[in-house]
Amino acid sequence: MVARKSLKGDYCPSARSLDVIGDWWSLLIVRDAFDGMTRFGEFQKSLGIAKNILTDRLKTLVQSGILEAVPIGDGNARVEYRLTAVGKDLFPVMVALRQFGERHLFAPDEERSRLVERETGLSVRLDVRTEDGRAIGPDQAVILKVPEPD
Amino acid sequence: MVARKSLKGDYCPSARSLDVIGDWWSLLIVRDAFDGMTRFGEFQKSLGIAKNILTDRLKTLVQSGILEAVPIGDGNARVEYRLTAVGKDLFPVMVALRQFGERHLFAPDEERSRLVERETGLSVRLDVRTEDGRAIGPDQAVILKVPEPD
DNA sequence: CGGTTTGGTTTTATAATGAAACCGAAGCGA
DNA sequence: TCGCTTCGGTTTCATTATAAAACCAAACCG
Repeated sequence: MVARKSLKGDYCPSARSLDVIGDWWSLLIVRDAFDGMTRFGEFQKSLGIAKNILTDRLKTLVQSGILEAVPIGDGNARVEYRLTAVGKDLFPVMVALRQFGERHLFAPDEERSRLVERETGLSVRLDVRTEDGRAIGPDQAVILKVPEPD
Repeated sequence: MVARKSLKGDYCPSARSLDVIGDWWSLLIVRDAFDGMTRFGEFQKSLGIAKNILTDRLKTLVQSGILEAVPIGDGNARVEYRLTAVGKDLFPVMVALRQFGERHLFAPDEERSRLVERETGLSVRLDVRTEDGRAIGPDQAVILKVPEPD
């Protein structure tokens, strides 16, 4: 693959996010973490991911500050992987992906998991809005670029 | 790599979305498409992606119904790649990624591109809400699973 | 204690990616 | 209209990422 290009220097915040969580497994691990999983074996079983790859991804996610490795029990060796505050800020990303999938990737009558508020059971969703609260679509928005250094 | 696992059958809508746009380049292409790019050469130059890979990704995105290949001019050969209505529904995903990047992947004073409403210049953002409009965080939400067939 | 589970690491095979060369067709200036 | 250039790929080849399986030490469990 010859050194996959890093997007760290990109001025686009989406690109930088993808640099951190844009690979094939990372977001699935994060999804499971949101779902309450913490242990290596849980992720491995849930995802069917090769163990060496899982090791690598967990390491990367910890380095990125999205997960933290918390020592379990009193000993020193075994750890739990928990979402950090930063990791929890990926929640809207997960919900957005879920919403897209629900709309376009399921047959109308097909079974699917649902995301609801714990207390009330109400459905959870999200919309893009202006800072004063009006919902808008892609055509009403523009990206203001940073001037290129040249 | 031995046949990368498909998530098509997964009951989790996020997983299915990732199956479609979860690879390294697809969302970057979509980002550029939201930014107005339509031509092969534009994507290629903007992303620095290898041409064979770009060919493949565009093909996949067209097959998934996210982009459509519109013949250019009157001739038959050359095409423009445009977001379909389905593709435009990825807008919240892009905004969510952008918002995460803005919060955590830039130094406080660092330059970044911004997403604003075209008419007013107001910032664009998004929050997760219940269907009755209350903003909630990850801890207030639960995933209701589909019962496993076993 | 002794066996089993957990959480990895190592090894090896193969698929995905990237870079570069190549190529036909469309555009374009003279 | 001729010839040159750009565009939009395809092909080939080298390299990397991923997967599967074997292996292993430490923790846990009776």
